[in-house]
Amino acid sequence: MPELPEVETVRRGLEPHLSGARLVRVIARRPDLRFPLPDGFVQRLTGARVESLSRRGKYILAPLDRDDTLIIHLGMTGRFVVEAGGPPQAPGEFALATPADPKHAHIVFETDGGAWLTYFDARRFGYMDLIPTATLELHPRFAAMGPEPLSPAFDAGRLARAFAGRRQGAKTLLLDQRVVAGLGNIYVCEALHHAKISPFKPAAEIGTRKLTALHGAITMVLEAAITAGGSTLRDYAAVDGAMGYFQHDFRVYGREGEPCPTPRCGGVIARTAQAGRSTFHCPVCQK
DNA sequence: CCCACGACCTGTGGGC
DNA sequence: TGCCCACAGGTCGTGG
Repeated sequence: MPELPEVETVRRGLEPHLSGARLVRVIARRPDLRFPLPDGFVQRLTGARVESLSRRGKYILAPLDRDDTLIIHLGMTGRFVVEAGGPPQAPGEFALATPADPKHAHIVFETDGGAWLTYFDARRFGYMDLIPTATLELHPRFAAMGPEPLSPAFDAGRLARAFAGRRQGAKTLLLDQRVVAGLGNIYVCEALHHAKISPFKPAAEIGTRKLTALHGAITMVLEAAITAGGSTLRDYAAVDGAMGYFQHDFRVYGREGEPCPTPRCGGVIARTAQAGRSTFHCPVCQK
């Protein structure tokens, strides 16, 4: 699943086709993704113009020229494929833009620009919803969400306040979207390694200097990953099928047993199961 | 508040 | 080759 860099890459791929476009056809091939689609999903979208395309944390936001904003979460395996020239065959009852994986092609948008955007999601952990734009920020999904990590609202002081008094491990806290929005398992492991902080270190015990390093590491890792088009492990790809290549820059994620890349460290990357998820870190240089 | 764990759902890759 | 298990980028809910 896509974390912030992958979601941002998808957003950038969709933007030229969706922003300012009108949805001339919407097809929901099943009534639900992770959750039921909202009442009247197809009708409420059909004929609407998408005003812009933005991102908040791991959500893509598409405010409409109606009262609603379409929100999209890609879950673990959600992805879009864009066919800028429309479906390859004449539209019949249902001409799927990309028939390679019809079983998991759940939602299709056709725009007045002639583009077909198909949402695929094998595991169906993703979801879409329509939320009144006026109250978007008050919606439970967004009200408690932490700052955007690449915005000025997120700085070392903000991190320090979020960590103060918390005995939870640094990794668990960083995965909490209320602390900072958009981080997931990969980039948390990477950022903690860059900042030389153990994932298990109780948050409140991390000093100011390391918190500053952590803030810098989060920013740097996310920016580099966005530049690389995200990380492609299995399902993820940009909307034109392009692979991300940041996975080649992983220092710890998926590198169990390999030497720690920190100069003169000599440690070996360990993998630890933490609440059902894999944590990768160097026990020598991450304290 | 913290943590562990199961659930959601399906596919894939590794080991035997 | 085939089968089974572990594991996968994310939440969400429950129970101790």
